Amino acid sequence: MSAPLLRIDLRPGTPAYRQIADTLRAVLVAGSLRPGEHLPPVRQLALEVGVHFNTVAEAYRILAAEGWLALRRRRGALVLARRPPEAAVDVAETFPRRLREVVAEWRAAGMPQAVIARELRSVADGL
Amino acid sequence: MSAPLLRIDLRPGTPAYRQIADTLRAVLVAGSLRPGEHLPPVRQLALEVGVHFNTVAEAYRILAAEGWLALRRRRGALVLARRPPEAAVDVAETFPRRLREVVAEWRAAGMPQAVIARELRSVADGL
DNA sequence: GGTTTTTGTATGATGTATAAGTACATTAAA
DNA sequence: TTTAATGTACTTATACATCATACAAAAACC
Repeated sequence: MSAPLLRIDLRPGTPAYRQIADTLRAVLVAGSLRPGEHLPPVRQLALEVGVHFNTVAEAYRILAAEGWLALRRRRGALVLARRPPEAAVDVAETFPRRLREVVAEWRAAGMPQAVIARELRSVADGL
Repeated sequence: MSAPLLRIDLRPGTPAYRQIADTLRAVLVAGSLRPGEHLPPVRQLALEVGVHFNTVAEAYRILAAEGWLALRRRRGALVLARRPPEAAVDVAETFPRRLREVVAEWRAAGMPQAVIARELRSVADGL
């Protein structure tokens, strides 16, 4: 039993397959999984997360479509060396607004501003 | 025709009612809409956004449930003075991870790290 | 005071998305 | 050559999102 490099706990309100993809993408962006490594088989990860393996497969397909993974039968999900695409214009446009929406959600939920600010700066410094 | 204080443009992949609620919440958190003011009637905003008015009504109900709005027939959506709740534990727990997921999404989409970092600090400073 | 109009609400229909069940295809390993 | 491990394809059940329509309340108007 490997350490849970992939800790994925589902919250309600967002489709499981997307939450799984989001979590894995964060791991890939962080570089914790390097090109040449493999993700666990869909059935294994599905068991850990507690969903049907098709749900994990859907998440894998999202990441494969983004260029993170190569999926091949019997060989599993291979992490690729991915070159980030040119930023699409619409992404760049909506990015500030979306960030503010996310932060607003946390403020509305009662997260102290100081905590939010600290976390934002922490992530910024990590870049 | 008032200036579009409420610019809401929908992107695919997230339910419209939630996007509308998210956008409005950000406006409310920012304080651009003060207690005592009114949101536009559901039918009017629905026309601007391009959805059915029930979809807007659903967004209003979300915000009303969070304590932002008082909805009363014929009187529209009144903005309330809202005291933020105590931060729920689970929110505080998942917040850092979710922030990183969101940032990872933007990095994966090709947003330059410098741009992301600048925006993060900008929001942090605004708190 | 009665009527009209403007608002939010409730209910039901319909299409889409999500997740699971099951069978299949491929290929590495034995 | 067989077997087992893996992703894929197809189907079905259910939940969700959106809209259409009818309703209810209350303000505005005469």
